[in-house]
Amino acid sequence: MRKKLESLVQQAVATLKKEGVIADDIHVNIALERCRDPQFGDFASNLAMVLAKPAKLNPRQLAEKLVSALPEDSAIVKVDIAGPGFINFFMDQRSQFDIVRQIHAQGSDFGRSQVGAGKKIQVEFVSANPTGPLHVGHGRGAAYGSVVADLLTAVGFSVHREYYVNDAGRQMDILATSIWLRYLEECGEPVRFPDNGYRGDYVSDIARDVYRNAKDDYRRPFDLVLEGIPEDESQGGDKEAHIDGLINKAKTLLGTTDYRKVFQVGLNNILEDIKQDLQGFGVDYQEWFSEQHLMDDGSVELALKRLQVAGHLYEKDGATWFASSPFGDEKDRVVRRENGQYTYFASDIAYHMNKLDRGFDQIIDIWGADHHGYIPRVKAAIQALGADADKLKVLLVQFATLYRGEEKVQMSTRSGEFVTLRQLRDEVGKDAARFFYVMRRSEQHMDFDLHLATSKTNENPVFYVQYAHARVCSVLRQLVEKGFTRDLVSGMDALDKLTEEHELSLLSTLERYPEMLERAALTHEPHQLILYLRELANAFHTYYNAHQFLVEDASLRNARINLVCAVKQVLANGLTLLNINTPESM
RNA sequence: GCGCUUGUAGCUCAGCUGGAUAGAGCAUCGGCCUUCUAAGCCGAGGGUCGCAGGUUCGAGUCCUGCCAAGCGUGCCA
Repeated sequence: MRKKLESLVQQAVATLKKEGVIADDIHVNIALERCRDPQFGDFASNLAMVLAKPAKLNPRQLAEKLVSALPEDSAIVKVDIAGPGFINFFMDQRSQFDIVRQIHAQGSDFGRSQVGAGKKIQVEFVSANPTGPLHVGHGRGAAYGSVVADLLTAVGFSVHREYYVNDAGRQMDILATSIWLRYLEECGEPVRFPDNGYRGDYVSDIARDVYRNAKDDYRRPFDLVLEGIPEDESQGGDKEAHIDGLINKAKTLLGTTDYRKVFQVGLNNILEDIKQDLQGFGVDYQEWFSEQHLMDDGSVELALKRLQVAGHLYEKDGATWFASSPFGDEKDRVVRRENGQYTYFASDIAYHMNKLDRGFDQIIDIWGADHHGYIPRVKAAIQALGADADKLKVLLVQFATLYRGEEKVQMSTRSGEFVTLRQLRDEVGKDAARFFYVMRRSEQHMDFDLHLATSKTNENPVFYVQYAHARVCSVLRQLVEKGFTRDLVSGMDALDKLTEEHELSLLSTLERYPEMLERAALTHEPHQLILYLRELANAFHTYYNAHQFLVEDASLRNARINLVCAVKQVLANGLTLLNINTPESM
């Protein structure tokens, strides 16, 4: 409906251009919006006001010319010029009923489109370090990222979901060392656990696993471990120097092979846990991309080589720097440290080079908002590699602050004090958790009250939408119980009996679904979908309370059943996109 | 200090490329169940859109300054 009207208006503009009223070279952006107030019709355009100045006409005069240039169409009943120059369109109400037929015909495909035209988009999200279980902070990125990916798929993009596994950094060494120390405890060594080690119970669990399999094979006297290690922070020293000393000691005392074994057990264990966790949360990936792999196959070296050849690298203070500031970064960045090790940024350059080489039309990275300062340097790298910085779109997800009622929950991965995503799922359920996370704009800081989310009795908006779906199902059950039979065809023939205000409002809400979906996808704003579903549910609940569907008049009854079935279909389509269940009863 | 983000009802948030009277949920108050599920519906109150300028037919939306909050500003990841 909207598209059709847009093309009619476009034709009117073309006519005026031909007549010389509007200059040919003016770019015309057809702006049609749905009217909030029905007195202004169904759609309104501000076109005349926008074009008034370049056309050197006053808006109302121009509006009149536009209206008279508008091709005849049976769908348009009336066109008004109002206020300072709005053009208001009143559509034929009979055409509104088509939406019910359309929804019935397209079923679960209703709302999907091909605006993406099969373009390849990569969406990388979560990518949490595999140093511990996912916590509720990651949950938001997981929910948001997966819905963004699914929305893009729904409007015709070819989407590749990817998790970047940071399995090569210092944090992983800290994890491996933490596991080894817990293992030594298990062996009976008098271990003093470092301030900076990973303290979560899962570390001890993994250590016990290691002990079960290896017995005393990796046991070394703790005195020997501590030998020559600088003091820890709580002993008046430096915690970083202390943990680095322990890592080096673990490597030398265990030897490369055994150290690697402990390391690998930790990585495999945690990564497997993360995979299962995400799967249970309704988040699936096409690819788990290993940072270590980039190191091993020489991609990091290759990436730096490419930068070097292009003249973007230089040596200073014993380190290798990438000249990112000419590309708009605040300062240049180190890619290889004085000690010869690559920085995290170096492998990230390699990773993005790899993404570019894979030929995606667009690359979307979803990061925690605390990494926003990182964007300019990655974009700089992309440009330095000879690509367009706009290929990369970084979407930021603000962390959720967790509350238990009034009390703020403090979290730190290292200290082991955090609420895991799994705990949240157990308490709230997948549906409510996903709905909550995606309900707000991603870059908006959000308060996540566990008490509120766990309360199943009220306030939880997900139930409101699911309830609408369940209610339609209930109506269909009642239909049978009352001895009626649904007659689809006669219902479709009788759609023009749907003249109640609530019915018309429901029809226009249904009609908005495809354009809403397209916008939500292209702007990467899943909350638009949530908002829409709440509106649709509200329109339905209101209708339900105002009118009986299972009336004696068979044709009216069938028409109403067809309408509420269309509502059920659209609710199901939206909820399914969000990976939220559509209960038949509640 | 500099950079990014945010500031809308008591609370949590929407507000589409600038459009007509700024919306919703929760909370508060008042109504609606012998009827297809009351996890619902209807109504009421509640606003200096952080502050001050500017741009224009028109600004919550764009620009500038200021105020406040968060984050960033490593040879950490």
